[in-house]
Amino acid sequence: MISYKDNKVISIGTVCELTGLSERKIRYYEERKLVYPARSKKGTRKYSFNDVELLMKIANKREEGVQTYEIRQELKKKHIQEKGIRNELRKGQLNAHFHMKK
Amino acid sequence: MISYKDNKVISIGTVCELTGLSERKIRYYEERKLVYPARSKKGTRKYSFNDVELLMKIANKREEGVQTYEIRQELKKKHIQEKGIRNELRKGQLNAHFHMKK
DNA sequence: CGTGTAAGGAATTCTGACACG
DNA sequence: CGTGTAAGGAATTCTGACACG
Repeated sequence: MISYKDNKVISIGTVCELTGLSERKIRYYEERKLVYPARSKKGTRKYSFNDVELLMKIANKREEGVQTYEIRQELKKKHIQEKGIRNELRKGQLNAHFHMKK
Repeated sequence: MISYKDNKVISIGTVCELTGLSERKIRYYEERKLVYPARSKKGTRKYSFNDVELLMKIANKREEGVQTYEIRQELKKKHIQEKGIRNELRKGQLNAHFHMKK
């Protein structure tokens, strides 16, 4: 169920190259609870491809002048929405939907 | 066309954790031309998830007592086979096959 | 608020080599 | 042949802080 996209194996230096962000920014966005890297045994941060994509989205928002607090709120909404979808799936409601459409 | 699996972003320490192999072994398999990590600007090795999977297969072969030279020969064969498949696809022969089966 | 930077330490990675077998 | 290890250096990453605004 967990794919490569969710596997936290990329160190911060590589994330910098991939996203164009500085280490400072990436750590700051963690401080502001926008990303949640894993930690290796020795304490170094490890990111997934999903994290990298999220950071690129955050970078775009920041360029538009959106503050980290607002970005966080948007992310929360998405989180809730996803939970909702998962609950519906669990209840079989979406499946029912699909059947009705057929 | 290139997916996350082919993206070389994992440093050797993480590959060790993922595969259970020592750095020495991983570097040696490179010396024997079994794996081809990329290099970061500063010269550190970077592996893809595909590389990690390949290394796990190599580890199994080695446990069976297969020598690196033989493993290399097997990998070469696979390489050639894949090239063959790609050529067939290019020529549309496989598509023809599929149509015939229908 | 968001980001840069210098600071000092700890951990990572690299290469070439010696060792054993 | 395949792998461990000690060696020395270079690059990475971490945290807490000061700075500017």
